[in-house]
Amino acid sequence: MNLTAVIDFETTGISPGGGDRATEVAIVLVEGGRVVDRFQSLMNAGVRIPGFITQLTGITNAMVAGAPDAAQVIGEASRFVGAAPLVAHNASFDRRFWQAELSHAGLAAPQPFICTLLLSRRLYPQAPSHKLGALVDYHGLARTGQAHRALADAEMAAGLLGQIQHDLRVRHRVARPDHALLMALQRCARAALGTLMARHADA
DNA sequence: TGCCAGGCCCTCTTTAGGGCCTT
Repeated sequence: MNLTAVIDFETTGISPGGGDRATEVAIVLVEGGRVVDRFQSLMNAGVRIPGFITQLTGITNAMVAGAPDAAQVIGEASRFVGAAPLVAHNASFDRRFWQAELSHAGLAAPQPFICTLLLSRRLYPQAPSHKLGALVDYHGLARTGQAHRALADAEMAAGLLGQIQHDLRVRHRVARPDHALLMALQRCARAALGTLMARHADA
């Protein structure tokens, strides 16, 4: 399997269209089920962090004030990712901030996104919750670092991605769960899931 | 002044509504 970049943002809120900005980004590069490199940085977008966000993430205004400029950080992050497909938990959220921060920096965002939340809903409908931490516990995966910090969440999402690929290989006999299959799975209605995986298992 | 996301999924549905998930 080729290089995959698992990404997580910490932000000032949930809506880049409403003025929210990223405060931290982390990217974990995965190849062949193994973490081969990491990128993490706080980023200063010049906006205040609401108190409840600081309570959630531990990221303070003082921490961000001393961080590099957001445009500089997102440019470095983009170069780090290159052409690798991006993976995130609830990717619609991280994709919006990825596109918004790159747009602020005058850069393009051509990478496709794969969503571990959508994949988990397809593959593990019996899981009690599909929050990232709950899925990590459900699969008995390692919790790395402080939850709601970008690198820790990116590492946990990378672990979840590895579990998904393992289950596709072992349970569904998909020899090579590549990006194209993952993209197809996350778009796939649950009723058609078995047919799709059987087709790839036979291939 | 009041409001403030967006994509996906499920159900009491499909010309809709509400919950989940991300910060």
